[in-house]
Amino acid sequence: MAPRRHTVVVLAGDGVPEFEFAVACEVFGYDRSNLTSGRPWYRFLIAAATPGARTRHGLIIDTRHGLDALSRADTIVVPPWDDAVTAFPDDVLDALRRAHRRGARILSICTGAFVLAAAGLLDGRRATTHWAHAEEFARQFPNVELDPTVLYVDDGDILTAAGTASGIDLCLYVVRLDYGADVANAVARRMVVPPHRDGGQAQYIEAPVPQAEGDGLSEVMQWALDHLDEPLGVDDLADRAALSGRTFARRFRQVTGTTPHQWLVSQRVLLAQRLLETTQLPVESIARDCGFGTAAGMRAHFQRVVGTSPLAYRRAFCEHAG
DNA sequence: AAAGGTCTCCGCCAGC
DNA sequence: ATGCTGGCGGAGACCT
Repeated sequence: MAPRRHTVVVLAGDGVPEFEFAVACEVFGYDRSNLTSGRPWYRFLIAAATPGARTRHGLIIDTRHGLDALSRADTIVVPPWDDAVTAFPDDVLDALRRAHRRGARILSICTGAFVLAAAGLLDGRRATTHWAHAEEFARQFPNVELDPTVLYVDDGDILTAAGTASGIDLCLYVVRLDYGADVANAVARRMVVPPHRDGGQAQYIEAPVPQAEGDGLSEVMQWALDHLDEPLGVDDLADRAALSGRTFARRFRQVTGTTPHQWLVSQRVLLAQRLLETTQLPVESIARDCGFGTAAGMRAHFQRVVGTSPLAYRRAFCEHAG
């Protein structure tokens, strides 16, 4: 008998914003079993909190699942509710509480955290929400340890994402937990998510509040991506950014959540993955092209990040990509 | 494959 | 005081 599939339910309230809703559909609902070496992908359901619910801009949510679907969910995704709603229906809050008590994992995106908090699920826990609503959230739910500065918070069975797009980071992070880093990286690449947010570290990236950008970091990062085959030291990058090594490293961590060297290594591994997928070059020359000193060095990093050896990765990829 | 040499990272602190 | 900067040193990661 095949193992029971992990069921993800996204809960759509009346007036749910399309984007956050779509993020869950794209990451969990799009069958990626071609990337998982035979493991089945999630079973994905859309549950309407009320019959005849519509999205914020009027799309009709045509689903046969209602709140009862939450009782069969392994993971529940809660996108924002209608902006105008301040009190959420009791049956919704009850269903969430029951599901959580039963052991379901619960995710919220953006102001979906308000629904979880209203259900009491976040009391005494760490959580985040959209920065623009952080003050209001803290006022309404003083018992929640709110951290509006990160992209998302993993508090075990409850995970909360900050603004709109950080829902992508959170959902990919969950895929990484469930299927491993190689699958999550592959999904991210399929979704053409920019490489600057280094998967496993995104939780520690400080969320971009208004006008936080502007230093030359992204230029230096792009330059580094274009010169990965050269031996790059952290000082080289700092010089290029016209910053001291210390300040460069500090800014780098604020923006990317990792250190310059770790980021370089993970970008080199990503490039190696692409070259393994799209060329027949031997591992030795891929190692050179990616800026690893030796093939042995590349194998070590590759193994650590992806979980398999370069050749095994190429073999698995070719099998599943046909 | 191991060990020594080098690089990286981060807390600390003083300076602006 | 407050907040950012950048030099230093030790611990440890990394490379050869």
